[in-house]
Amino acid sequence: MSAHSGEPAVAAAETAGKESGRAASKTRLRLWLRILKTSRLIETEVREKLREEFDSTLPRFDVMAALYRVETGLRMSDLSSELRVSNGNVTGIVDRLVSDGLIVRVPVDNDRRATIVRLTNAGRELFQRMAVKHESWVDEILGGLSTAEATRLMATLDAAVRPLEDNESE
Amino acid sequence: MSAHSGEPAVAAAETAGKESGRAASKTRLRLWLRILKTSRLIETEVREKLREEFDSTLPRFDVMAALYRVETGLRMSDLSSELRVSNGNVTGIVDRLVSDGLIVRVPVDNDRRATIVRLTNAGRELFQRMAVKHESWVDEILGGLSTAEATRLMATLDAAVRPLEDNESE
DNA sequence: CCAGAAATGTTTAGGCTTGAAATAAATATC
DNA sequence: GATATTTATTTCAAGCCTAAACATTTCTGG
Repeated sequence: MSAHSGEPAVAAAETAGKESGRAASKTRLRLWLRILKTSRLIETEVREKLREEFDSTLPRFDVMAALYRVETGLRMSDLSSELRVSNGNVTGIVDRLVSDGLIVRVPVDNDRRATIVRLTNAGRELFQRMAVKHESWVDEILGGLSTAEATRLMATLDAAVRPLEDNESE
Repeated sequence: MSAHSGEPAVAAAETAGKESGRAASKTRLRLWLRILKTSRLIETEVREKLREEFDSTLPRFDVMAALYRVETGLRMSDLSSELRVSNGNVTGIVDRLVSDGLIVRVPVDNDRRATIVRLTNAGRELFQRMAVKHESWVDEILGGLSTAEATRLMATLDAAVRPLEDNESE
């Protein structure tokens, strides 16, 4: 996605209520495009660094980050719901991390359907190094923002989509 | 990506200058995660609607949006630089849109290497309908924000990554 | 106990995405 | 004019991603 939009949308008149109307709608559309652009910009940067410096990817990093936080490991389903990606997706990423020796699958005692996934020592050690770099990349990219600005931005973003987050855990 | 982070980062002492230091770094990292989360949330929503209501995808929508803005069409390379995706990526998306009759490839007179891609009437008509819906989805998702808030948010996001945007066109 | 429902993971088909290699055409250099 | 470089696009290999279909296993209510 990048910059779409196209035509007016709700041509009909709007009363007033909170804040509807064509102008507001257009502004929100522009905001969304800006959010997306910003996100992609940073994401591309991080992805590239991850590839260059660690020959790794963002999804791999995300899986490792989730596992890093829970030393005892996570079930596949916990992993996919925490990362908010599909089950089958996690299967593939985990397969590759396993074959790289960074994580292991271990069976669950009471439930023969389930599997727990855990970082190996090598995985834990690698992730630590990646996390340090990751933080410094982001710090550099967003370095133009003061802590106050960053905090305010977070709060507003939070408010922007709170209604959508009922189905979330964190 | 979802929620990583991991460890302190720059353990070394920081002087003062503008605003560095561990706390600031952590705050920026959290901001990045928030931006990403917000973006993914909206993106997932839009993607799902696009699929349900038009049996289409975001990349297809993006290509059509870019072409909608330029009636005379765009060359493949313009398209990929405008959307900021790789050349080969555009080739695939365009292939599918062509086989759906929504766009056409036409040769360029002076340059037999190049191709221009243009919306067909069917494509133009479909995109108009999609754009109307798209705007209304976004309006609904971000409806909790006033125009003033949205405008302020845009400005801050803009400032946040301006240093990164030297290599951009728009 | 046992049949149906629910939960856990994997597989599959289709599409998106990238970086790198391959083509082919245009341009610059000698 | 022949060679080398650059430009425009496609192809390829690998990985990411989803929804849907599938196989197992567990749970639930008779």
